[in-house]
Amino acid sequence: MANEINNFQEIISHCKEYGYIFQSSELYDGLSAVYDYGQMGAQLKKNLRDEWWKSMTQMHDNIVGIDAAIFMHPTVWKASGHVDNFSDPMIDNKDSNKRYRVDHLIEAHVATLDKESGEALIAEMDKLLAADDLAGLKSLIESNKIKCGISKTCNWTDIRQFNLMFSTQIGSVAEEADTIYLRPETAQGIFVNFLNVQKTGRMKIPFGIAQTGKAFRNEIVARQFIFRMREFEQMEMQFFVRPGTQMEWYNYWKDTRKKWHESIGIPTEKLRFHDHVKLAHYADAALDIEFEFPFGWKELEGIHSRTDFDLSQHAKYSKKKIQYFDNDLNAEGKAYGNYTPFVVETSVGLDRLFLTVISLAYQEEKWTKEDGTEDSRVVLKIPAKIAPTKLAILPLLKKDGLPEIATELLNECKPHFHCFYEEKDAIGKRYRRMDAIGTPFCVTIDHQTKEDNTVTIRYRDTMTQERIPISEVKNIVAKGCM
RNA sequence: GCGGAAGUAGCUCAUUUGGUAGAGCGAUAGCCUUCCAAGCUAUAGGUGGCCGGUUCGAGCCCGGUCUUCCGCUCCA
Repeated sequence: MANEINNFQEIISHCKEYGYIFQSSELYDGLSAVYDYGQMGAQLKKNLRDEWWKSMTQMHDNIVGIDAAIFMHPTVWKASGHVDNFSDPMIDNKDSNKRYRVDHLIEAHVATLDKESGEALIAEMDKLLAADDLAGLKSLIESNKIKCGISKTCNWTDIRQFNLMFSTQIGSVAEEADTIYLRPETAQGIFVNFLNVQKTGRMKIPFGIAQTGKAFRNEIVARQFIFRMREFEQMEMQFFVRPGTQMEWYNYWKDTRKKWHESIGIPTEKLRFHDHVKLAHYADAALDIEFEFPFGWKELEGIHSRTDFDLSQHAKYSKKKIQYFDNDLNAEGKAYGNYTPFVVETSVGLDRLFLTVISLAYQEEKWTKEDGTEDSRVVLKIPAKIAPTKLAILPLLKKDGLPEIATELLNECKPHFHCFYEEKDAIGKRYRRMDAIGTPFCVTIDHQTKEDNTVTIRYRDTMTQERIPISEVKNIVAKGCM
C-alpha cells in the first residue's frame, strides 16, 4: 500500500510535468480542490467525453443528448430535495472533534429538560434558525451549557452553515437579485426538460436523455487529487421506463456500463459492483461501479433506479402535469395509458474516469540492455483510441531533406488525427518524450525513406518497430486508434 | 473542520550553530548525427509559498496565512 501511495504521488507529479493537470490558480498558491486540465489533459478528457457521448447517443437509437445550463430556477433544488437536505448549521466540539447538527444537539439537550423550559428553548432555537443567526445559536448553546456527549465539554467551534451547494445572485443589482445555485448535479437539467425532449423528439418509452457538464459541490474536505473536486464534470444519462420494468433496465445498464468501461481498456478485475445498502430517499435500487484506484476501491460510476421521484417532485412544485401516454398494449390488449415514467440513471464522473485511465496507464519500466547496462522509461500506456496525441512524426536528422518529407506526411495525417512533429534531439530521447505523454505511434523518416518511401513505425507499448511504406502510415494509425 | 509533517530554479535536492543562494537533470538556441533519454558550446530561471515580528543582519528563530501530503471527520 505504501508503494501504491508513492506511485500515486508520482502519477500526480507526472500529470503536472507533462501538461495533463495543473492546480487551479497555482500562480497564487492554488485554490484547494480545484484543478485545471493542461494541453494534454484537456485532449484526453475530451476524448473520454466523446467516447461516452458516442456510446450513448450514436450507438443507441433511443437516447438523445442535451446541454442544459448550469444555472437553474431556485425551485428546482427545492423540488429535488437539495435545499432542505443540505443546508444544516453544524458545530464541532474542539475536544472530541465530533461534529453535530445544531438542531440535533439542542433537541437532545431539550430531552433532558422539563417540558416548559424545553419548549422555551426550542422556540428560541427556531427563531434563531429562521433568522440564520449563527452567532446567536452558539451563545444559546453556551448559555445553556450544552455539552458534547463524548468529551463532556462546552469547547465549541463557531457554527458554520454546512451547505454543499454554491450560491450566487442573478441580476446585476444585489438587493433585487434572487439567490440561485450552481447545480450540484446535472440530472435535474434532464428532468425539467423531460417533456420538451419527449415531445419535440417524439420519443417513445423506453428512451434516454444524456448530458455531460460541470457540477459544483462545496465539499468540506476534498482530497485525493482530482477524485473529489469542488468543480467537476459529470456524464449522466437518465433512462425513462415504464413503471414496473425498472429493475430489468437497471440490470441492463449495470452490465452495459461495466462493458463500456472495459471497452476503453479498464481491466475487468479492476472493476466491481457495490450495492448500496442504505438507499437515498429517491431510489429503490442503487449501486456503484467501483474502480481500484491507487488509494483503494472507490466509486467511479453510480447506477440508480430513481423511481418516479424526480418527475413527480417537479410536477408537484411546478404544478404542471409531467406524464407520458403509452400506446403500447399490455397483456389484456389495452394501452398502458398515462403514467409518470420511472427513471434509471447512469452517472459517471468524467474526472474520476480520467484518473482511472491515467493511473492504469502510468508505468515505470526497467530492463537490461544488450550491453548489460540498465535502462528505464516512464510510459503512459493510454489506449490508442483515447490517447491525446496519436502519432509523432520524427525526421531522424533535421537536414538532407528529411524534415520536408516529414512535413508532407504531417500535412497528410493531421486532418484525420492529432499529430506531433519533433526534430530536436536524439531519436531515443524523442521516443521517451512521446512515451511520457502517451503517444501510441511514432514514425521516423530516415535516409532510406528517400530511396524506397518506407519509414520506421515504432509502437509505444512494446517498443518494437517495423518498416512500412510511408503511404500506409495514415491508414495504419487510424486503424490502430479505432 | 481537527491533529501531525512539509514548502529553496520546471524536477530532485544542497546551502555545518542566523552573515543577502548552488548542483545535477530538464528547458531554449546552435553544433554534431546516432533508431530507444546520458557528445560539445552558449543562454535563460529563484524578492527562499505569502504577510508580519525578533535582530545590525533571517532561507534558517517566532507568529499568522495559503497550499500540499498523512491520520481522523464528512461525503444527498
